[in-house]
Amino acid sequence: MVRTPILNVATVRRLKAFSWATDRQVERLLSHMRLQYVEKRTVLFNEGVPSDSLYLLVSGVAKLSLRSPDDERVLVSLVAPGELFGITSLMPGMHRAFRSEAFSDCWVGAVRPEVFVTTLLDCPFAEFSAMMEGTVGRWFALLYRYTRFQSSSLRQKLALALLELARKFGVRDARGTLLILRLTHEDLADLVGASRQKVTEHMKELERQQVLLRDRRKLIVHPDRLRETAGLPPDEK
Amino acid sequence: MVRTPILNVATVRRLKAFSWATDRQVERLLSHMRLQYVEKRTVLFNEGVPSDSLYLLVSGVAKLSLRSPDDERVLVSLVAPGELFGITSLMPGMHRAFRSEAFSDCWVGAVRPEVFVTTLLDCPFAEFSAMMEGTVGRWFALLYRYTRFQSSSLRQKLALALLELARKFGVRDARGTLLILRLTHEDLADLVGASRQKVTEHMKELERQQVLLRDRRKLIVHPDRLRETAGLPPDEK
DNA sequence: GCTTTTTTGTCACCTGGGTGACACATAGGC
DNA sequence: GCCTATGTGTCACCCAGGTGACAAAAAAGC
Repeated sequence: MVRTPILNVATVRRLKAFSWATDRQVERLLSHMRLQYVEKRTVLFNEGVPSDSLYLLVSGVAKLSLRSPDDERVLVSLVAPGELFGITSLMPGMHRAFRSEAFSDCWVGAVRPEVFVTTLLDCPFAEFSAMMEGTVGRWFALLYRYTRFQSSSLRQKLALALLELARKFGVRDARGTLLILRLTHEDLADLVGASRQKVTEHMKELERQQVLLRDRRKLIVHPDRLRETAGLPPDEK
Repeated sequence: MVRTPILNVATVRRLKAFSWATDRQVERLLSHMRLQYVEKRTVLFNEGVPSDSLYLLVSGVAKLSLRSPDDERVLVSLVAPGELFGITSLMPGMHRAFRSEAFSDCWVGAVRPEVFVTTLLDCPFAEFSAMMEGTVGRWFALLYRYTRFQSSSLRQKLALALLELARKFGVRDARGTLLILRLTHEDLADLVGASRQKVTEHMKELERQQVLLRDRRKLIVHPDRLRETAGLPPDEK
């Protein structure tokens, strides 16, 4: 049997968590936190599920990962004691971006994000949450793309980059989604970290496969087919 | 000469910026925003400089980029009208992570982050800022690592990953920084998106170059030398 | 201690994507 | 419209890193 750790203000301070909060705030927060033991290799949450808890790693090591198109696991990050994780729960209606599992036996504390925010910040959760989405939400999308890049071929990276551009700069059009930007192959190459020549080759190929087409220097893309070539599930959002 | 755009509540709504804020909040915010014209290719801010402004892209396209070890530019993202950027300014004492420049001629609005937060959220900036750092700060470090990965060799990626691990799991030791974790080469391979075999080869090589050493299954790393092999400037922080 | 499993080290071989070079197409500038 | 600069398309060649295979070494069971 495993000894349950004591989670009090002193412990939290030693973990260097919530260093900006006052003792009284930390105490209030702790009173709402449920401590749980997670055995090595156990999954705490999976990517894609609704995120309704925020976690503090008390001891052990946790792991964030992602399933790649070819069904391998990309290890995104290892979480150290004292770190908060599962912060998609701070943004409204957001689903988990990564899977979290115990890398070693862990003790984790879970709180509801509303409690976390209102206790430590004294401001309505809905407002804070909207603010987070409006500011760091974009950053998150970037992180998502970059972690996907990790295990992708150039073709898949291009598709991912074009999807992001379509979301930001796309307008509906009879033939698909028109990107209101004039992009050179060199720009795309810089965006996916590849050479201009190979981008040209793949873009030609994507045109041939009718994933996209060009009208003068504007691109018209077909998001569904892009998702497919990127190895993403058909339209998650 | 270029026609100055009108920046009022209606414009902001059309841009879909600050959709969570009330008209009166948006008005207050706008009264503190200075609008500026940025000509194509002009640098708005450079990576590494202190970040004291938050920007709203009103029209045009902006670009975020990064200089890689071998002195090339990695295009991190293109910013669309209506997006906020330069959000490192929301975290205390943080420096710019990316360079921002105009991809096409742009109009941008700049506000001080304190004004932004206090106007839209009605909570002290220092508290909000500390909260951001404690929650999304880690995410940011991840994004930083992944964008660096883009143009790095496997050796450099390993060095970057080990630096992150050293920051999280390292304790000082006579011989360097001891990572209190037992990591297999396979774990490292998953972390940098490489094959186990190549990781073994590079780890051997790093040991030979005295960048790190192994004591049983624990790693002892030398952060300065890791920074060097990663192609980072000597100790930024 | 001995056995089984996991990890490390090192091959030989293959391939996706980088590089340089150059012809052709397009788009601004005026 | 012509000229120049900037993009695009397509080579041939090279290399970092992936793959599979297998032996040696460490750890973990028991």
